[in-house]
Amino acid sequence: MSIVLLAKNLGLSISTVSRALNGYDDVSAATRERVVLRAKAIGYRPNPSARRLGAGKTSAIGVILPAASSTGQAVDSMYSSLLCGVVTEIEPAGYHLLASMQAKHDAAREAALYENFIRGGWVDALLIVRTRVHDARLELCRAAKIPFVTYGRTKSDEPYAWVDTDNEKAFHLATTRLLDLGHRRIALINGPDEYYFAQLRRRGYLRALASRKLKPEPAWILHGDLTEGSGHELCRSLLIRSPAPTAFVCATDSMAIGAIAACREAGLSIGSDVSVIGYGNSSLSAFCDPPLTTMEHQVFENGRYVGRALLQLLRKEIQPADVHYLEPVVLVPRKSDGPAPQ
Amino acid sequence: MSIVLLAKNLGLSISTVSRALNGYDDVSAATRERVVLRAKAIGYRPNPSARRLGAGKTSAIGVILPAASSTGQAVDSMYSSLLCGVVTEIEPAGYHLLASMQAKHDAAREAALYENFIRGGWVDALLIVRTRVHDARLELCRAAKIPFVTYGRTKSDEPYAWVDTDNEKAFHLATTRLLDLGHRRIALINGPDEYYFAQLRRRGYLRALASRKLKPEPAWILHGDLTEGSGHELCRSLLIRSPAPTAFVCATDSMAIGAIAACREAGLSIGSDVSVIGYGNSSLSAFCDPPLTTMEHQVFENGRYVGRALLQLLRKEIQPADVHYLEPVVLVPRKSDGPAPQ
DNA sequence: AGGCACGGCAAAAACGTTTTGGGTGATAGA
DNA sequence: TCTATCACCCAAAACGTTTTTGCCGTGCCT
Repeated sequence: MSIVLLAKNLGLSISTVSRALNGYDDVSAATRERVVLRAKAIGYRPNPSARRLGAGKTSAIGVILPAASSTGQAVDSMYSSLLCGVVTEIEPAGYHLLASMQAKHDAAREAALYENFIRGGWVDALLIVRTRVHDARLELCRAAKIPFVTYGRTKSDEPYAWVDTDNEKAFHLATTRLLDLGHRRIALINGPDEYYFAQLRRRGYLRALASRKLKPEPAWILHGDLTEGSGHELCRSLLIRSPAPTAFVCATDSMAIGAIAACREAGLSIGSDVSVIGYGNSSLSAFCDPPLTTMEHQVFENGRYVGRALLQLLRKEIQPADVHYLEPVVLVPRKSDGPAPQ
Repeated sequence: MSIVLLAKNLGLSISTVSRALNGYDDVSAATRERVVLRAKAIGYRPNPSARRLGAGKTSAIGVILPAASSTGQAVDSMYSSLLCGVVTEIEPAGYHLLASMQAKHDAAREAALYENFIRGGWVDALLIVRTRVHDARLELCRAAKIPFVTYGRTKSDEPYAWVDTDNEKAFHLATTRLLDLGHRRIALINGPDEYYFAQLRRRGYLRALASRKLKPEPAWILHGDLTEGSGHELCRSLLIRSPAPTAFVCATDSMAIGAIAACREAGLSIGSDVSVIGYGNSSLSAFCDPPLTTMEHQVFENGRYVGRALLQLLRKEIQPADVHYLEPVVLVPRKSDGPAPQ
């Protein structure tokens, strides 16, 4: 009974107090100031549950994070930066982040999770991450008419709001760099093919090869989860064949670390016998041995972009079709790559 | 108007429907079943906002994550595992996780953040992480009479619910291992001293030295943030002095990676000239060069423990004083340590 | 037969907001 | 003077639950 107390205290009606605090213009400036001051003085805080019920909004933005590995015991650390950026933007606007996790990808369970979030009325908007080539989650959101932004693109006929990094360009860049260094046998250690980013990266890789009239070798395009273990295993599987690749472009820095470990085990010298390029410019990449040549993208800044877009969509200041932000990726040269061996 | 529709549809009163669905025992088994079935049939979902208002509970558990570095653009990746564990437990019970972030530690701003979470009625319970030696957040929660569990201990006169890993034992273990390998000049590259875990680790380190009648060298106990960069810088500052330590115990695997980089730059061979031990057994630690000897703790499992404890506290099945779980830490020997050089 | 406990259900209050649809008095225009 | 407009404010409905209170009938005990 808090706003009624405040109203009584001020000798005003509840509705006037409510409208004063919410910035409606049908209350005089003098009254508004009086209300705001008194509210602060007696420490009034609107009850969020009541506010939600009254307004029909939750002031929460939902995100469901995919587990990094099959064990479901962790989340790709990239999302920590992304969410930091999102929170930085939405918190000042009074929004909170409602986070859930998805242990393993299972279409039915995933749909149920999102269904619950949306239909259950838990959130006003959604952030969709780790988009797949064809992603049923978009349809779910559209059907429920709930605003959403995806981090990563997908194949969709209808326009939707997305923020992404230029995966294709990035891997074109990295592959070209290796080609310029004289490499001709370049492997792509990619992420799961169901994710659109993996396809885009492969496209960049293939374009780079094609521009030099090189035929891609299908056996050198591999898919794994994004962990060190996977990078290690895939790289090893390539090294025991002959001829083996002389260069590896990896989907994450973690995979690159795994690949480097495999190369070292094979007695190869990284940066001379063999070249490895990672992706993400993780804090570790500058300190491993050798320092990792990698691709940098500004995840935190992307998160802020996502946050701003969500707010604008919620306020209907913008249409989903207007949210298309493709971040360029820059290559950070270090020591894990070098001229192709003779 | 959903429950009224369901009630009308069933020819029952709203209250009976509500009580049937919520498992009260003053409704007959037959009626309950009828209600539950019909609810599922017409796809009824209680509106969480209304439920919150009615019941005065939010069914949300709050957590405020501290930024990993001073830039505030990321969160210690350990928390990803911890929260995975928490969510695994609380989600089936109908609770959600409300996550916020704290860019930089600033007592006033932190208090305001927690104050808002609690007083604002956003959450039913709180998870407090990265505990300091004296932690004002406990008082805040106690004053507000809101249940909470800390991950990490603190100095407090009153009992409180905590889950922690045995930091003291862990660092006693690591230091003893190095002593057994013949090292006599062992440095501790610790976390910020305001965190209780850092003090406990130092205590373990000191106890190990004392048990061999060794005097600690204050200059060899350093504090930094938990990043590679910090580990690198601190280690380097020790290596340029004479005599330099022959072994380093680090507060995180990341710091250990940084320290290893510094040793390599100094021309030292890791595992023979110098030994480095990390903490956390991150996925990377098995793949770096050399593979990192480190200490393992089960963050995900701890998160599950935390989640269960929170649920029990909320249901008043247990008292805060009963939640005291100290997880043992095991050492994972790899190749980054070895016998002390002559 | 009367009293009592109790199982099963319903009516209504409570939760604390937001939003809707006026209403009042002052000012301006005819 | 009368009417229209406007700035400002209010009463009441709405939001969809949970919880409290009480009622009614049934069966048991005395």
